[in-house]
Amino acid sequence: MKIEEKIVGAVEAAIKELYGQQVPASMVQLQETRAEFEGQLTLVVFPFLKMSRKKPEDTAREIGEYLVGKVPEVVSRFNVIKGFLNLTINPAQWIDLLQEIRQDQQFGFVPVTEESPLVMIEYSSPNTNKPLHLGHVRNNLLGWALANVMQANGNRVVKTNIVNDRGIHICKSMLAWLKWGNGETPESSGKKGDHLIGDYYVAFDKHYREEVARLVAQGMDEEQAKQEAPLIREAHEMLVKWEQGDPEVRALWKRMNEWVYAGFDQTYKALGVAFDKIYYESETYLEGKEKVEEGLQKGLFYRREDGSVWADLRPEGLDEKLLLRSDGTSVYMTQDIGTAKLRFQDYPIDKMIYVVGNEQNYHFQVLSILLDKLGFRWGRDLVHFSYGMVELPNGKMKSREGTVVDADDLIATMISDARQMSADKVNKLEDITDEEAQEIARIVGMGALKYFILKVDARKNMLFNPEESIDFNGNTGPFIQYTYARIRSILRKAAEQGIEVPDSLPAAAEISDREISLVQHLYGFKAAVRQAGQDYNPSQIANYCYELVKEYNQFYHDFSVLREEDADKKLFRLALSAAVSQVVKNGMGLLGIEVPERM
RNA sequence: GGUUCGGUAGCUCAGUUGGAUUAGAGCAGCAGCCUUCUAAGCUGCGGGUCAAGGGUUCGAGCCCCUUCCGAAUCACCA
Repeated sequence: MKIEEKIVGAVEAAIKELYGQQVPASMVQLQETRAEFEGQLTLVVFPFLKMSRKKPEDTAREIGEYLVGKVPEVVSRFNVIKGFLNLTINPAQWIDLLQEIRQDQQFGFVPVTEESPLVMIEYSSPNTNKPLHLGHVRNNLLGWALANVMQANGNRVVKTNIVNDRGIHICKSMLAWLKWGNGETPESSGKKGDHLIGDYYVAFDKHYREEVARLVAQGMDEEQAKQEAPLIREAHEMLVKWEQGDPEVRALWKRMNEWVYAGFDQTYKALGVAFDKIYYESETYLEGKEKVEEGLQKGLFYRREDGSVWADLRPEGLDEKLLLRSDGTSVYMTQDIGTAKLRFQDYPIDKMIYVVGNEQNYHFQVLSILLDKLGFRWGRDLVHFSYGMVELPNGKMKSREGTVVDADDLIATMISDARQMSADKVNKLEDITDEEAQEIARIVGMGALKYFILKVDARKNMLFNPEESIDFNGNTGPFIQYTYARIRSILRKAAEQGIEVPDSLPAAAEISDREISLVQHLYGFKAAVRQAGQDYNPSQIANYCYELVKEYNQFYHDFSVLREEDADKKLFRLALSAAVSQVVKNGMGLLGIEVPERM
């Protein structure tokens, strides 16, 4: 049993015996004792004053005496400061706790079984007309991390992606490619497929704007010009042909999408994310129409005179929402309904989480209500994991204005910076091959990028300054990775010296406060994982890892491990170090960040 | 205007169900520490009216109300 649980139980008994009252466990507040006082755990006695009808100090002393009297094997001493009862815990308890953590490779994780709830997480969800940028990177990293966190909390997780592969934006790229592409392919130009398509999307926009400007100069109203520019009309014609299944258009569409997917796969692989099931909007949008028709027949929705279909959400405090256009084509919402239908056919989903930017908060509020009305049992409680935008120093990223941070560029830069960084190091590693150095640079560069994004509270907007780029010092991924590598180095050396840490540690006579504090921190991993799962917030894991490692670093500089004379202490510190590295590895693993054995 | 979300050091961000005279990191600035388990590190200094005001209570950065500032959204776009 954990130390905290033992004490909570004893305190409950104390209150019962001393004051004759039954208190709920939640009233027993235990926290770490502040460094300036003696003790490791502190009980806050204020909540019990109403029962004891005594001063805080007296109440604390009574409870303290009771604990030392009844559970001396746990609480060896106590002191009272104001309403705070500081408890000194028997060292053997801390050793037990460390053992428990060390012997459970999956410490902090709830096992997943066949009966565990099935959670589906949708993330990434790219458009196929342009390459991924920093905003997508945030989405992908958050989605992946959240999936890991949900799984660590005992859920069966299905990671899914809905690819937005149809619509006017694709037609724009296709049209531009037909007009100005001269048959360019990824092979002929050496460009990554998604970038190639993105370039034509930009080209379309450029020519289109020129056309609009020309029409306006000729005296046309701007709104009208935007609708009547020949290019946009052509794109619309192409979209109609696509919907009609025109073989030529479909063939081109298919071919260009393949290029894009090949490009995306490369980026996903570099980011270390993957999916269990991918849906394509071209396959789901018709399902949505069907579902809307069904709702129409059930009287959930209504049709206007022009033929458009609407849902009236005013009773829910929202507005009316369009579900089908007057020409019968579907809108975004329709597609999401269709996708939901297919997903539910494929998996018995208990909970659905959508990782989508906060600009779509309203959309998901509406979607939740609509899915609920349509009878999806997880509709009402669907989670929109809403994250903030990535901002640049001079405002937001706008692909049309070219103020984007391209994902592939960023990844490449991070890795080469990491490579440079290790080359500049004074004590660089000897005897490693070029491949190993490159692999370390990849792990460290990606770790820097991932940690930089994941340490920030997901729902907040975050700022990325490309000029300053991403740091490798301080509160960063590489700092954590570095500490891990150092611990692994110590463990390797210990093994070389033939030192093995036994399953049962000798009871060291004396454990320093810093060591106890580390054990407590390690145990806190469990709470951090649970909290992150409840709040859908991977950033808590990131910050947990940083604080643990920060503390270990201070420990590292004040204490020696291998050079410790006392054999028992040495073993204890080795075990402690090993446990830190294990928890760090697991924590970073949840974030999708690898840790290197050397760096 | 309605709705939702934010506001903590010069900058980027933490702050776990409300807890202890002194609200924490990192970056940037200054000063120290590598014949010692990896210096991508450690130590010290300076830097704050936690947007403002009120309330709840033993106790508020955190909970409630009002105001100010910022963002997103409110399309037959996705």
